Amino acid sequence: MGELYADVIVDITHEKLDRPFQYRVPERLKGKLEIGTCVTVPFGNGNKPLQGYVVGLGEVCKFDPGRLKSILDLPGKGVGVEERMVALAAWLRKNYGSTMIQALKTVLPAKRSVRGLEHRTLERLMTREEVLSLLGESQRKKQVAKARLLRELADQPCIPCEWVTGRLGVSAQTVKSLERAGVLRIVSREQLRNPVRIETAAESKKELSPAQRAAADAVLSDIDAGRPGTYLLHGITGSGKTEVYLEIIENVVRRGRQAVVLIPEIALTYQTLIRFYRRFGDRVSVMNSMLSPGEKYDQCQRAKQGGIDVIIGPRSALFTPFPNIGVIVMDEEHESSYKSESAPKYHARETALEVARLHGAAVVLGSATPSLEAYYRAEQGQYRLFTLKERLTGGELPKTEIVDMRRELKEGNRSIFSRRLQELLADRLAKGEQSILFLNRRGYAGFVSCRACGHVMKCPHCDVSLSEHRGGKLLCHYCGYSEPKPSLCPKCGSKYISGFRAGTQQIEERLKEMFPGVRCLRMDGDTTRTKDSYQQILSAFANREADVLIGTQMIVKGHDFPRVTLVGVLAADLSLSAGDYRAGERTFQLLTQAVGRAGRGTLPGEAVIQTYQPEHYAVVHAAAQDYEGFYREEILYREMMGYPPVSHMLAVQVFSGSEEGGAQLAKLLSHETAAGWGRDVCLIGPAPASIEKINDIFRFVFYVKSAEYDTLIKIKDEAERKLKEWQRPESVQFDFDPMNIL
DNA sequence: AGCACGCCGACT
DNA sequence: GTCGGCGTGCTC
Repeated sequence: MGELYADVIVDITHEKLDRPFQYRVPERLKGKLEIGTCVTVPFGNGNKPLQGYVVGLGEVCKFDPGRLKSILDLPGKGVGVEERMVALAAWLRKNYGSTMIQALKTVLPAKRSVRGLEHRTLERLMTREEVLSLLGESQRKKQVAKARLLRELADQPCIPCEWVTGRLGVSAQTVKSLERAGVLRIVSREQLRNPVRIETAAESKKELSPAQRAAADAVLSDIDAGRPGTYLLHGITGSGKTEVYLEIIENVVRRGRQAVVLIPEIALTYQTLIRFYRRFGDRVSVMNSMLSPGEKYDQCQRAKQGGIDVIIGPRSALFTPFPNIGVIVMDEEHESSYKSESAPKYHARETALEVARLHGAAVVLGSATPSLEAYYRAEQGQYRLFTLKERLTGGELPKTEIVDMRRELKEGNRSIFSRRLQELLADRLAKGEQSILFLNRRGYAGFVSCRACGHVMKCPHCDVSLSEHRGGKLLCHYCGYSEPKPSLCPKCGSKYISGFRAGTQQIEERLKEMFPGVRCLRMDGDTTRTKDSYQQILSAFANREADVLIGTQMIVKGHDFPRVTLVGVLAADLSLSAGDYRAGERTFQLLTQAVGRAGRGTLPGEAVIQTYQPEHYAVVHAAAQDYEGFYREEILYREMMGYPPVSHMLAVQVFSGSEEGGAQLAKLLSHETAAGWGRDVCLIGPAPASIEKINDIFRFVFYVKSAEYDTLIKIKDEAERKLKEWQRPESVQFDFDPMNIL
């Protein structure tokens, strides 16, 4: 056997060390190492033993062999928190395809150095006078660095460490020499504060309904029996899923274990959060993107030290270093934000199952419109299904009508509002009740095209259609490129060039024409750049500062508006033709949620769904709020076409600066890896991605379908091996069971 | 981050 | 000359 070399990453907290170092693998450790293994290596001039992780193994030496050192040993194999996190990183790498470094970065908490710099301070141990005399002395000796520090120290008794090394430009050794001299002391304060503090009385526990009780008891007794499983809680909004979560978590915590509560990225529903605080006090903590890295680190420390029992957060909350998780709750399980968009492109549902396996924990999935994946697994008996049918919070489901827009047009109504919707809007305005208009604009931008020759205005860098904005400007939503709207078609010179369908702006304008004086609020990706403005619009609407709220996807999630009695879906089928196998599912979910926004209070609600495809099953079943019916038809389609969850799909994306290079690699890679598997594996493509070019980087994609997930993993492994062998300049990303067609 | 190396002014 | 402070760059 030849020499074996290992790439080891010793520390990801410092940018300069955040890369692999190669070490020789000693004979006695051969066979014991794999990617992800924790090792101790000699590092630096003093050969200081450091802990590191193996991120790659190979037989080629990429470094001066004379200076290569050997791995010392494997540190004591424990079942500590760290080991489990590294095992999880290895699992992510294997199942979703990424480098080990990327996987470690997603799993390991925020940088340690952040804490070191933020929380470490220098404390003066002498009087101001003593320091000043020392300052004079060092100035006399031309010790510039020391003098700078002493002057600062004279002014204030405490200085944060980052100030010293950053702004003051004083190196660590100068600080150390002063520390030795007894001038100052380095204090690292561990103040692990809970970022959220809400003083509220403990919530009185509500009595669970029989259905809720049954679900909670089943989960708890399985946990107690040492055979925790996966559970799908299917219940419409207001059916009390949160109560079930709370009950399970409370019991898990009482048994000395911890709980992770996953919520979709956008909907940090404040009401839900408050209920958790009321129940668990400051033993609960939130993890969200608004937290600074330092605060995130604090959370992790608190979790490790047993300072918190429950964490609530988006998919990354899965990586909270808890010692012994008892249950993982995933609310709104169908949400697409549970899928990571950067490598490793993991799905929180599958990852939650793996985390649960490592801890021996249960997983509770909850949704009003479960993903096809989850419901399919439940049907297969892999998950246990509980259905909550009653709406406990009161309020009837809204009365829903489907309006065929083709007929409207035929009968002479060329407006974007059907006559029925106009009628109901007028009625609500007269009664002083609120309405929501929902534009299902996913995958559609207000593009500009020529009606004479069909030319579409596109971004020269990104190959997406430019969308029209107020003031006659055309804007690229990917790179921000903008140009003035032409009055003549640049291709054929025709003057019939114009924007196509309506965006939220146009809807607002039409609405104001139709109902002069109507107060409306608009919410979409453009008006709500920041989280703050999002909240502002929502609370303005909740305070009845407007009669009508117009918006895209964002408005259908979370948030209760008790005074809304009318929901209008303007074009239900815009998302149906997104050309993506999840279009039906997504449309059904959006429509169901949108319709469910009406009649949440005491007043009964109505909903109008306008569509050009009134017979489409996603539309029909959403109007009837019939999940089962939708599932039956959708799963048939997936089965027929070999799409997930019945089968599995791997998307391989190739990014390249050159069009030929990218195309060539995509072709080569797909043929070398996906061909020759026979009937079990189906290759689609390669082809330019639906967005061919972003920021002058060409994108190609091919899809591989197989009933066996493991087969796709093998194909990915093979692709990774080939890529390593070929040493190509292009970069490649893998996406398993993609949420969007790329 | 820690450590060595090399430069530069001060002092016996 | 040597000593000690201080910035710079490297760590397989």
